[in-house]
Amino acid sequence: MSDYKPQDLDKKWQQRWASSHAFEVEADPSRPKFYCLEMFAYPSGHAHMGHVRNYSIGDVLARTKRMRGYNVLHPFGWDAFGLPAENAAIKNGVHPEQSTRGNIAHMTGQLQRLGISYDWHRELATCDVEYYKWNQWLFIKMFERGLAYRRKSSVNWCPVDNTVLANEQVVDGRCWRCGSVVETRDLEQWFFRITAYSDELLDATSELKHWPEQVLTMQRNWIGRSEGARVSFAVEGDAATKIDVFTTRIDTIFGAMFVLLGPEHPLVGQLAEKSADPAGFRKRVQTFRTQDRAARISGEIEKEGFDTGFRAVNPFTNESVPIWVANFVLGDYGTGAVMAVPAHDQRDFEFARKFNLPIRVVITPDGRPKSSDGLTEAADAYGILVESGEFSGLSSEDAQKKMVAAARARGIGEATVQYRLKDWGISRQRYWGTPIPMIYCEKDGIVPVPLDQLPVELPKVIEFTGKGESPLAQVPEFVNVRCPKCDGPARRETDTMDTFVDSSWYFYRFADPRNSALPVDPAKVKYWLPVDFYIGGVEHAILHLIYSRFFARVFRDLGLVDHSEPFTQLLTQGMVLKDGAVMSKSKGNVVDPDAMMQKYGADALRLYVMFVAPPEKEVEWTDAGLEGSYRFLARVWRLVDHWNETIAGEGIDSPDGCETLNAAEKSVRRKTHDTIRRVTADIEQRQQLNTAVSAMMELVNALYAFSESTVTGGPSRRSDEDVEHAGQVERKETICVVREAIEALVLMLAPFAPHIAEEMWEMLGNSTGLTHATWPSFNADVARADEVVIPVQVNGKVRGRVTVPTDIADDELQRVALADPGVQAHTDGKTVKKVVVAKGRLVSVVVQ
RNA sequence: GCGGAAGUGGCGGAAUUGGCAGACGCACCAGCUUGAGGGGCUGGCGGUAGCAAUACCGUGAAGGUUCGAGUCCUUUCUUCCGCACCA
Repeated sequence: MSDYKPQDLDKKWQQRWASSHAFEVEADPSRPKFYCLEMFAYPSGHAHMGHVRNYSIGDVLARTKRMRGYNVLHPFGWDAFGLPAENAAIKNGVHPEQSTRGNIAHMTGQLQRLGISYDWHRELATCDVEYYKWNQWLFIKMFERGLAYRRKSSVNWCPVDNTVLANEQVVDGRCWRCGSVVETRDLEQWFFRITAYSDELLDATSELKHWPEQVLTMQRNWIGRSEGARVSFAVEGDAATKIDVFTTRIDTIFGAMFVLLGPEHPLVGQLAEKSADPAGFRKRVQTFRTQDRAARISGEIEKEGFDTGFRAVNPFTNESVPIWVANFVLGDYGTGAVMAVPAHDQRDFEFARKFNLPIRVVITPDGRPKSSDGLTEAADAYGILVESGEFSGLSSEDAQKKMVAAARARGIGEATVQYRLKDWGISRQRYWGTPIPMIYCEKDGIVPVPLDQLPVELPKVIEFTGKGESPLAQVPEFVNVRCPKCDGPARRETDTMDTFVDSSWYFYRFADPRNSALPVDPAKVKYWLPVDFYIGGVEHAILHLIYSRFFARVFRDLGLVDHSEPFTQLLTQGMVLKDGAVMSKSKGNVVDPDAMMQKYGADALRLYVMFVAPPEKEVEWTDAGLEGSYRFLARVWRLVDHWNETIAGEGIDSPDGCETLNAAEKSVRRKTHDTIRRVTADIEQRQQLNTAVSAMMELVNALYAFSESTVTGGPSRRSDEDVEHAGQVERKETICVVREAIEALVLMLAPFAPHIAEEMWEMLGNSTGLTHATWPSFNADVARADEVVIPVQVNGKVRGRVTVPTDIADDELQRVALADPGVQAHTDGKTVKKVVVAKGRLVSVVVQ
């Protein structure tokens, strides 16, 4: 009799796995592969319960697939560049490299203590020069193909610190460090032309059969394809200047009573200069631009605007309409300008009412003109055009076609498709990222660093002030270079790349992490990729995943991979909450995984996070539930320990050979095989890991009941006397059945609670370890019950129950059901109208 | 405002295709074990009535389809999440 000491087992088996390199794999075309990937981690310092959940889910899948005979790639790495390390450096003077490496070391220890089955020899960190060198290589390849380009773009600017701020560093329009009001500033920045793939990224979403539908919806909405028309409004008194607007509702254009410019629109600056009060004009525009972007478009802040004093001409009505600047129009979305149709667009309606602008109804349901007096909201439904000149009387659909054609004929517009998706700005005025490998030469202009001169390494020595221009610009030996073309004096690009670049292709690098000639060897990628199962937080459902899908296409076009979609199946896992809020240091509600593991062991923690809810649901953390999982494991331990001597060793047949099982033994076998069926399907088909665990709990409960009733001194007895007599079994068949059940249980438990499972597996006399042991096989004949109790309904109410053989024929079942006394009592004297048999399981008797 | 998801016991959740609602676990209660405590084992645990067998009610609310609805349809309320008022 030995006690369950999880901490000892954790240590013992983690050491064995490490020393035997149990989870290291190589490509092997003779075996089916399974690439299981959890989103790599940002090394913030400490693993939290969200990590535990994410990696536990992945480990269950990886370990199960391994036992099912797959060659499983299960790697891990670190998304190591980023702002927090740099902020920490500014605050306490520790170099980002040093703090990042320290954090990685600490978190690696935590993950190893969890016993996740990673192939650690493939570990990578994006701050390794061997990794980010390939970011630079890819950047240059993209530059050569016109997929990377430079243009002006605005950033948040702190006028006191003279530095660029991330959105996160702008709080309520102010710098989070010094509190000064944030301005916008235009800088030359690098962009990736993701919009070149807009249609492809959109269309391919329908082929992602194993992605959650809501993620696909979010991706589609993010790409935001909309079909409509571009129409030009000429600025009055300046025929050369046109304001292009995009509209999906050209049928409402006779109701376009004014034009709205976004504060970022290029024309705004020109109008300001020509206006009576340029300074005042600019100031108002600036106010709009510093408003929070999300708030501007989400309606959280008041709609504001002002009349520029200039006017434009509605090209369909030839009316003169005022030009306003409005905060809810985004100058960098679409054409940056909107034709305002207050009668048929709610935002325009509210704006018109607020500023007393005219409203004209041009669409009605019945084609009868209607006054705008007394309107309380915009009517955006399709209908019949009124007061629209020659187009009056047409339906919205017909009018759109005819109006687009008319605009085209007159050269004032055309049908066009617009996307919400914008090119991806990757320049960051930061230190802790991949240097952009570009050189600016006075003579030759923009020159990429020659590929054979990569990597452009981050200089180590640097001072972190959080002020001024890009930190790299302050390192002369980095900045000042010779032009690769003319060898003349030149200047290096001092911005670094967005860290989303790093995370957009790391899953390829895992297939070939030490390649020094290419980002990856196409042959190795061909074997391992695409990722079969990708697991991560739903917060990455848009950006990370769309960037990765973009990079997959770039890799494809570079000939590195032969697929377009990098992730076959996606699971977005829910958050772990505590007291109804996301765990965070500032809220003081962090639950430390290490403390939990110290108390209950890694297995109980893993099992609990799997059991508490389905993976995609968010969960509320409770300590009590964890204790329940620990109790379950201890209960399994006692069960195995109890039976161990009786069932261990050679010479015990499979119960398949036994034809004399009694009812209790049969029932245990049935439960065993039913559990195998449920657990296998729950893991592989549904990823409903919580019900897989509860199925195993049921099996354990059944085995306890069986043990207590058949064996002298069941597993619950702890007295010395009981122990002496423990395990005395009358029947050989009992031993066969129990051995089968316990072996299956231990094998199925292994993905969830690998340490205890390994130990028990060894206790049962297996010397090879269960990492690559074979998953228990399911026997449908055994799982099927001999008899089944069927409820019999009369007019929808259960009026009796009959016990019948499972293989009973439908007509026989009907006969038995009608003969049941309970049913008889209710059908007596009435005519049976209908008897329903469904799925060989259920009968419904319908009486008149 | 738009989009998505979800409402089931005291709690987390289960119910594979429209077929016995509440599996499994937590909490709680009782019994046994123990000097006590802890631990363990067994049993109970949606509501109402009943000693009980059992009956009726019950999946946010109201309708509907069906022999039969947690599940499908319509309307509605609430909560959570995401956002991009997208012209």
